[in-house]
Amino acid sequence: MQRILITETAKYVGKRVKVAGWVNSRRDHGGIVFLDLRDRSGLLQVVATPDLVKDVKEEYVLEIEGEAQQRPIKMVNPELATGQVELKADKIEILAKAETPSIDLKDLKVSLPVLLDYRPLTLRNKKIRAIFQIEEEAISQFRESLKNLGFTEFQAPVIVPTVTEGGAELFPVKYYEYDAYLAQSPQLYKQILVGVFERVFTITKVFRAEPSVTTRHLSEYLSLDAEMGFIDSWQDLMDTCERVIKEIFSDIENKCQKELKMFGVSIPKINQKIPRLKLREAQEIIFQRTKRDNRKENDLEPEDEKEICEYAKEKYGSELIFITHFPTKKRPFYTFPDPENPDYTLSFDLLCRGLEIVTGGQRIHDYETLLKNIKKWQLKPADFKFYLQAFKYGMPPEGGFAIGAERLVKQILNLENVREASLFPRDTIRIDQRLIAFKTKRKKSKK
RNA sequence: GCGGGUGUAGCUUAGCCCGGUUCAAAGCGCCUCCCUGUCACGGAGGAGAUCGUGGGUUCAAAUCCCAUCGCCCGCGCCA
Repeated sequence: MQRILITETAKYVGKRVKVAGWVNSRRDHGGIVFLDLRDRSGLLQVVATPDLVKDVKEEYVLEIEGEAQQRPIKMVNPELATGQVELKADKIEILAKAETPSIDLKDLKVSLPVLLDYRPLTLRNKKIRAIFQIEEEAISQFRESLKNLGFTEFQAPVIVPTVTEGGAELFPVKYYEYDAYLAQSPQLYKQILVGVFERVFTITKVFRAEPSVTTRHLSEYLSLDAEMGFIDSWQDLMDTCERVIKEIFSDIENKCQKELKMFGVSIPKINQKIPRLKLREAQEIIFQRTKRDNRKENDLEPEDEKEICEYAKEKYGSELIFITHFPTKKRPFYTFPDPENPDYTLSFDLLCRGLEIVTGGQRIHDYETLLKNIKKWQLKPADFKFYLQAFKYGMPPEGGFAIGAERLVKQILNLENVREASLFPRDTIRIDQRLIAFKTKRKKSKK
């Protein structure tokens, strides 16, 4: 007999079917026992006699045969997608036993460390699963949107040589007899590929060895990167980014109502167009509103990001806002300076509900200028010789952006911590388990 | 790295401020029994905690003090 999915049961009323899955819950009434069986499609109530399910406990994996039945009207459960039907079991095979979970999976109320310590188990919880269904949807729509715009997907290398774009800390890797690093960004490769495919994107893990212990940092995160050539203006980049973000949002809104509802949230609002403000303008507004004077700072503080998002919401009805023209010295060497004032760059961040979720900008495509900048940033041209070939042999005006996937999901679902939006988050103290459990902590080197 | 907070049964927490009838309580989970219509079923009973660790103050410490470790949050750095 062929197994059917739980959600298909309704189509088989009056017929014998076979389903399989995990025991989500057991309600024992003495003479009759109810099991909620869970498979990838949903939950189904199974009715069984006590002898059939004698030893069965939560999370046991079962294969159940029986008759799919219409529930009597009074016993319909409107909360359940399959609430109209139930399965009258007559044969149950235990495919796997399960130990009693140390936490309550049905009503998951645990602290973040416990949630992550038991990740293989807690991921089975309905609400936790919903986070990753949303994430999958976002990734898949990112891909679709860009493909529709003529972008080519590529796979970025993760092991990179000594070259860095500066800024973020790198994880070193022992590479045969040499030192190498885990990529902090596919930046240089996506630019090289603009010289090949004009428009490219990649969905790739990146690694940051920042000692950041915050609710918005991960040591390994998923970067949704896009880069495009032959732009007329850097505004094209924001337009593309805005379009992709809007399509991701509306896709999730269309397909994930159930998941959004579990978190009591709705998709971030955008009123027609995402407002665009220069960093200095944003700082002036923040100063006017709060008397907090960060007008000389090169970036927005977390508190400023929240404040300017408040402003965007009040003034433009938008929960997103582009901040543009970051100071040249704050951005990487390849960032295109504003011809009107080279102290600032044609770069942008996209903030959503108080957090930066995208960063992007136009890049310098002229070989000589790029070379000059590498020296100016006190980097070694020799380290960038490989990358520079792309420009030496002709590169159109270009630029791009990168979305932090976990941050995007965090902001959509109003999660408290970005770690919740990562299946297996890595941070300063955790790779799957708390690192201290391995007792292999390196001694701090004396300086 | 800096600052703040926190650590009590498997999980979530109360008790800590004003030490002593709480040397420990509750909900969930667990075990036993009862229950044929529940859907996070219900009912009765039970097991389970050297109150993170070490030291100190005191007649007396979960409670006060010091140290130490873990964890969380904020900042820094960064995306």
